[in-house]
This record gives sequence, structure tokens and C-alpha cells, in this order.
Amino acid sequence: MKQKNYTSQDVAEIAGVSQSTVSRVFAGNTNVSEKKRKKILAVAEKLGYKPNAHARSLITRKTMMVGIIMRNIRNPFYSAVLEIFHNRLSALGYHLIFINSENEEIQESEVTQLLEYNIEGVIITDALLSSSASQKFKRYGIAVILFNRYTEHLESSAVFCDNYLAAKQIATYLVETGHRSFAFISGPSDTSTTIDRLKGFREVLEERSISNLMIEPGNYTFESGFKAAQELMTRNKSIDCIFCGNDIIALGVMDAIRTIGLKIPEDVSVVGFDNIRMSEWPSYSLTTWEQPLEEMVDSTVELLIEEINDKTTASRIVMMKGHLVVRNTVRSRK
Amino acid sequence: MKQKNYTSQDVAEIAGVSQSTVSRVFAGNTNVSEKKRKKILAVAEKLGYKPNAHARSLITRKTMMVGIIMRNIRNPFYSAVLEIFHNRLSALGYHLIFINSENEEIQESEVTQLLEYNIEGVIITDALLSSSASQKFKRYGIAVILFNRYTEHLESSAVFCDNYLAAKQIATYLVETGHRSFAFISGPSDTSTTIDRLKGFREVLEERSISNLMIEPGNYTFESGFKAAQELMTRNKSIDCIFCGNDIIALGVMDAIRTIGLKIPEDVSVVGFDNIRMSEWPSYSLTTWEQPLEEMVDSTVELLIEEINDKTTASRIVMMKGHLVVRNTVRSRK
DNA sequence: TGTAGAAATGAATACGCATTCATTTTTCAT
DNA sequence: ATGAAAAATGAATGCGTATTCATTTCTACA
Repeated sequence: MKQKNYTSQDVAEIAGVSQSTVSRVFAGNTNVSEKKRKKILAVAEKLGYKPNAHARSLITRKTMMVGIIMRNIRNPFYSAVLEIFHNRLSALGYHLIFINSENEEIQESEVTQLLEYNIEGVIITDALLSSSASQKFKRYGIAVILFNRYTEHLESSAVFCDNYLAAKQIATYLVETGHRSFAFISGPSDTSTTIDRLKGFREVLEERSISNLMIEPGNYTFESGFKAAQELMTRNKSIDCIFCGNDIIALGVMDAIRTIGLKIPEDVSVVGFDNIRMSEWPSYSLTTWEQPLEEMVDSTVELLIEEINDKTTASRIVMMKGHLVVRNTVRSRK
Repeated sequence: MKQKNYTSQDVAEIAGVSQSTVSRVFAGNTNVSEKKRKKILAVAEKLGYKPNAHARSLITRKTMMVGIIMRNIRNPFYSAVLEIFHNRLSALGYHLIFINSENEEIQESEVTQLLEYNIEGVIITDALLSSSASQKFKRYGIAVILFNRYTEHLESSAVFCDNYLAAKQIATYLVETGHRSFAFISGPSDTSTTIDRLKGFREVLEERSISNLMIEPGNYTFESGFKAAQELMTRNKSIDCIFCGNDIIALGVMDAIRTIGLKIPEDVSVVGFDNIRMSEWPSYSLTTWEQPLEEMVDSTVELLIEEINDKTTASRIVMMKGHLVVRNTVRSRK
């Protein structure tokens, strides 16, 4: 059933031209007479010839492959991210090698195989690179863009939302709607997103001399939000608002609070982060911060392509704004 | 900054051996003396040598690449599917080329580029192949496994849940808990999953001479479930249970019903399909059908590997059972 | 110590293509 | 019709590896 895999040489012989000419046709080279081009394409079609991408990349040193390393693909925010990245990159002719990592910091062993394929670039979402892995990519001239994370020393380019500013605005919003006793449920405490959000949130409270801030660690899952909220609400019944590290946490928080028998927003206000689709489901109708997802992806792709084409480009940072989406989980308490 | 890409030839020269020997070391060939192996590995390490996968695949005709074509990656069920497929396949040394398709039927144009990379197999979730695309894969001897779908004429191997039986059991359960007026919210009406589920559901009702079945089309999204439920409940207020094509639909249905002011399960019972994580969130606590996800993935991978290694294997079908997960959205009405 | 057989090694080759360079063909102005 | 410039073509080469085959080195046993 399986046919021979025809080569450009086969096509050339049957079409009565040289292999060079066949190659020119499929490489989009214009220096081929219309007559021979027609003939070659006809023969190729009949034979079912297709160029071999591996042989090609051996010469051109372009693989048109990009790695996308994701953590937490089960988080709807990142499912959407993956979908959009695929749309954009496939439109540009790139192929995505998908890697799922469980680690906050991508280890070298997870990427060495990627390197053997000579991928041209890597997008890393919601995670960082171990320094040895980072060095490897640098050493081989592979573009690396962090998505939704950044590192202190700017070893890699990064695209993310201005979490600090976002948190400040959220805090301000909560303060000005009359809240008095605050809680923050974070993601993993050593990530830039968590640090920046906490910093912004805390600063606003300090400016206004509010010291009622409880901090509870989470890990960006529903379950962690659920547990954190149970913990918080039993420990301190006066809490009147909870700022959550992301929407999934917020949904867990809401379910926990309702399970306890309290009402949202009457008893407790809840604010999320990301504006995933579920946050607008009627059961939750979550007030949250919208990250400009498509724009973030576009910027990431832009940086990536530039770094692929010009390997000398220094690391750059793109920080985007986002905005508050007010729904029904915050109530004015004045 | 970027270093030369060293080759096995470079390593060979510095280590004072032939390129063949270097190749043997990295191909895992045992016929190399321990002394030279050590030396070669040391030199390679120092140089940062890595084998070139493309050059390798040119000779071995193995690329260790598998395509995974997904529709609906935003559906949490398929996010989980992707994660598990990645776990299993990367453990076997395969790399995933991720393709997101919007189409119920994958078109040839979406896969021709995949072919140029000589992927060894393709997994297609929640979609079918156009016949021209299917023929192409066959022609090039590429293994194709459908996941959660099958075609009438068994052109490709497929792994899926016994939707017919599942729907029968669900129908039986609903009938025996005293329900009298039924509704089914389907997925796209020409898919095997929808057809089988409807068939099983309907058969049980007919056996019991129940003709109260309303059918509303959906497309496996929250929104479609929401709208369908609104539609159903305004058209026919007597409906006392709704069987949903998947969990996401069911969640939309629940929110719609609650928005109308009715209660679940007191006024209406709801049953989903898939048992995604959200279905156990307290806000929903959905009674649903669990598909044995991990086992389905394992079977798919097994079939895939077999077909990769033995191209003559005929198409095979694996049908799995699954079971009802009873939570709190069905109430006995006797 | 000598030798048969096993193990290790290297030279040469092929995988399928793009590209360079030299050569041939075509085009177009005169 | 003629020649110069442009376009088209093909032969040859190399990309980085695995593998075959012939040769060398090693091992173990008499």
C-alpha cells in the first residue's frame, strides 16, 4: 500500500530536467521557465512527490520549527494561549513542538532533545529556564521568549502584563469600595507574577495605612483556592475581600465561601486575574483583571521572529496594561 | 555569542577517532571500547556537541515525531487529553507537533506540511480526516489513530468510549429514577459520538414507550448549552431531565436553568459526559459519565506504536466502557 | 606462544536537498 | 542579422549523520 518516497531526483528524471531545476521549483526560485515548471509540477503531482523537510533544513539551516513549553495546560488561560500561539505561528509557516512541563523551572534534560531538532526558537509560558538550560539555548543561538514571566537579570526576552500596576489598581478599587480587611491568595511565591502582584497590592494598602492583609499561598489551581479560602475564612471571619492570583483560584475561593454558607459579594468580595471565559459564567460572574491575551501573544511572536532573524538582538521586555472587568463579585461597603 | 555547531566529524578529529566511532557512541551502538567512548563523550561535552536529528532521520528514516491534531483545545477534556498524550509519548522518545484545527474534518492543506517532516504517525482528537487527507497519510505509510471518533468504513484505527452503551445506561438510570420528559442536547449532529449517544438514549426510551424526547443541537460549548437550555425550557416547561453531549454543555445548561429560576435537581435533572474536573466543583457537582481517559490514551498510544512499527496492520477499533459518576444533579422523581 | 574467532575501528557511501559556478539558451536593442 | 546582456539550466558539491564492508586489534583457549 505504501508507495516509494519519491525524491527530487526521481521527478527530475521523469520530467527530463536536472535535479537542480526541480529543487528550484519547490524552493520558490523564479529562475525556471514556465514550461519546465509546469512539467515538473505535473510529474510531481502524479508521483505524489513532496520535498523532505529534513534534507532541506540540513542545507538551509532553517527548520521552521518552534518549541512551546507550557506548564499548566489544564489551566484554561493557557489552553487559550496555546490556541492563539498556534494560529499566529502556523500562519507564518512555523510548526510547534509542544512540551508540557510540570516544573516551575525548566530543566536542561527537558530541552536537550529539542536542541537536536534545531528548533529556531522557544516560547516558555508560565515558567522559567534553569540557568544551565538558558545557557544552552544562548549557546546555540536559539531565541527564547518568556511569556507571562520574567527573570530578574533579563537573561531572556519576556512579554507579560504589568502585574504590579494591575494589583495596585485592584487594591485601589477594593479600598475605594470600602473594604477594610484584605486577603491575597498567591501563586507559587517565587514567581515574578506573584511577587509583583503582591508588591502592588501591599503598597496601596500601606499607603493608606491598612495593615489587615492576610496572605495565603496557592498554586494557581481550583483546589488550592478552595483550601486557601476555607483556611482564611475560618482563621479570620472579618475578611471582607479576597484578591486571587488567578481566576481558577478565584473560582475555588467562591465555591469554598459558598460552601461555608457565606454570600458573594454580600459577605465577601472576590477579585480574580486573567479573565478566562469561565469567569463570566453566570454561576461566578467574577470581577477580574483582563490580560490582553491576543496582544501579548502577538508581541511574543513579534519578538520571537525578530530574534530568529537577528541573533544579536539583546533581551527585551514588553509589558502590557490590561484592565479591570467589573462583574458581580465585589460589593461597595460604604 | 553563538558557537559553531560542532559535528560528529569535529568531535572525531579532536578525540582522535573516526566519525563512524563517534556516531556509534551517540547512536547507542555497543561496539565501542570503553576507553574511546569515555574520550568521545568528554570531547563532545566540552565542545557542546549534539547530534543533528535531521541528518539522522535522513538515514534512519525515523523522525521520532508524531503529529497531534486537536480541535477544541479550549475544552478542558481535551486539554487533559493533550497533557496525557504528551506524558506518554515523550516518555517513549517521541516529539509532538501540535496542530489546532477548527474543522470537524481535517483538510489536506492542514497536513501537507506535516508530511514533509515525515512524521511517523498522527493522532486526531475529536475530528475526522477528509478522505483526500486520509489517502495521503495511507499513501505515505503514516499511522493514523482517531481519538474519540470513528468513521463508518473504518479507514483508520480508532479509540473511543462505547457511547451507545453509555447513553443507554444513562437513559436507563434516568428512567428508573422516575423521569418522564426527556431532552438531549447534542454535539454536531454528524459526528459518531453524537449519533451513538442519541441512538442509545433513544432506544431505551422507545423500549419503554416513552416519546417525550426533545432534541436540541449544540456544539460542545458552554454557550451552546446555555442557549439550548433556555430554548428547551421555554418551549417545554414539563422537561424534567436533560442529557448533555458533554460536561461543558451541561455546565451551560445548569447556569441557564438557574438563571431562569429553576432548581437543579429539584426541578430538572442534568447529566453530562466526560467527567472533566469542573464537573465536581461544588457549584455544579454534576452527575456525569466518566470516560476512562488515561486508558483511552494508553490504548491510542499502543495502537500508534504498533502501526508505526508494522505498517501493514489493518485498522483496528478499541472501544472502552466508562461508568456513571453520580453526584448531585439528578433527583429521584418517584 | 600461536591461532581462531570476536570485538573494535575506519574508509567510503548514501540519505534528499539547496546552492554555487560554469555553460547554454533566450531576449532585445541595434 | 548580430552581439551583448539576461535568463535558464545542469554538474558538482556539501549539509551531518548511520551503516556497510573491509581491516585491524583484542580475547581466550589449546
